[in-house]
Amino acid sequence: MISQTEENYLKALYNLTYLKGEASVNEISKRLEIKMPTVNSMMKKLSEKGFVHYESYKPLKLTEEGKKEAALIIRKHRLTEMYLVEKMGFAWDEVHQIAEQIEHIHSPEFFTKMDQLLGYPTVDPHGSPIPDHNGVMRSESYIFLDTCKTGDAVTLMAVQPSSKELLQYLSAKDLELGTTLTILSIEPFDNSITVNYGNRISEVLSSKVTATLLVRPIS
Amino acid sequence: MISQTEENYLKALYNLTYLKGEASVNEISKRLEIKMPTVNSMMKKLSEKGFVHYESYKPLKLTEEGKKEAALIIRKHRLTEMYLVEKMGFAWDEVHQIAEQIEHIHSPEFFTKMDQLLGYPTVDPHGSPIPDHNGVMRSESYIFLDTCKTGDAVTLMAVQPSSKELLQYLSAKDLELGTTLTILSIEPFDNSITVNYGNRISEVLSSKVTATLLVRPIS
DNA sequence: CTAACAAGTTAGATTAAACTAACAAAATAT
DNA sequence: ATATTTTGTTAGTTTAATCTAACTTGTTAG
Ligand SMILES: [Mn+2]
Ligand SMILES: [Mn+2]
Ligand SMILES: [Mn+2]
Ligand SMILES: [Mn+2]
Repeated sequence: MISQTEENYLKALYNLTYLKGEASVNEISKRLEIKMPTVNSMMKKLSEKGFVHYESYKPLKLTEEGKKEAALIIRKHRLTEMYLVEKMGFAWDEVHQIAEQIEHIHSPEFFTKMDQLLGYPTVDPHGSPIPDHNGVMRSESYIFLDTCKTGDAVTLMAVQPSSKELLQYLSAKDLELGTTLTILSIEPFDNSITVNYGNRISEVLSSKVTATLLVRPIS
Repeated sequence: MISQTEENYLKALYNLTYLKGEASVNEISKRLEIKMPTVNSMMKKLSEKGFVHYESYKPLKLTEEGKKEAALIIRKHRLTEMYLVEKMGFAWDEVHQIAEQIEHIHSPEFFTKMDQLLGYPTVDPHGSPIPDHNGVMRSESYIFLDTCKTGDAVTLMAVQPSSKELLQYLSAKDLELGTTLTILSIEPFDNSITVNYGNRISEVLSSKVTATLLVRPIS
């Protein structure tokens, strides 16, 4: 049996290792706001259980089993977020904290039902992919808006990372997933960009914002 | 802050004291399948926190605050069961275990939303009343089917206690809440009764079953 | 290259929630 | 009225999950 606490560590490690393939005790400690010695012992425990490759002073990695476990928890998290938005009418900035709790519910039937009712969605309300029931996550090929050039036309596909404040900011600006933006200019001094979308003729987005927006160029 | 574990003790105590007003360490121990010394220390802790009146060797009672806390957890449990049946399509015998977990979610918005979407229901799928948001539970005036006489016509209002097996048995016999039954005869030997309802001309219900069915006589 | 700093580890303490063993009180049966 | 059984309590142990303090290893800046 795997505890709620252990699940949160696995998920943190999965998310931290998603890009580089490895993470440090220190990073998990900061992410979960738990002191390093506690993280250290938990990593040893998860290593005993076969979920983590642990060696003193070496970076941490998930085992294949650990990756699958973590992905299945993330699946429950993202299905829940989607359900809360699509079926219960919550806004995209209200669902993360609730999903953080519901992801730990033990009931395959409950999540299977959600999946069905939603029509087997592949992304959550923030555009992040939902792993399948085997824990396999489709990899995205989107690019960050701050890597685009003047004149590019792109579609907003995902927001990452998606803090509550950022999501509220985007809503206030009528920026939602699927919105098509055209880059009118890029300010070299601070890398802020001016864009055009919907009936917004000229909106300025700071680099702090554009660094979180994943887009697909219009082919 | 009140832990998930403490919530389960409060709920058990609430349900056990619902009729008599008091309960014993032994009863909670059996109900939760937790040994008596553990229950004993927990009762002292809950007494420290102001939820339980504890005195050595005396029966246990909830304080007013304890009653309210417990009723609010039961509210979350029953709202959840109703939501699972009405909005997600679960059967009435599939929802208790899921609700047993979801009742511990901390999110007023989540349960308020459920309540709204359900149209402010007053009973759960098994006919038990849902406490209001102040923890006040409407008291029922139903009677058990095994107290009725030959010739009585009654409407099935609730099933209590509602084990999974009993609920499945009732479904198989097409007995659901709202069904109107007429008592054709009562067998004095074992108190089984023969009833008529819907297009079932003559069904026999054992006293084990009739002792769980709460009904309202047709006026 | 070494001194200083950052990151990782070990050791030991704390709290919550469970247990068993042993004893005490209350209830029940003879 | 006493003996037996059931119920309740106390004491002490265990495991999970956290912490702080102190020490070790690794990294980085002069
Ligand atoms: Mn989320
Ligand atoms: Mn979580
Ligand atoms: Mn229930
Ligand atoms: Mn519960």
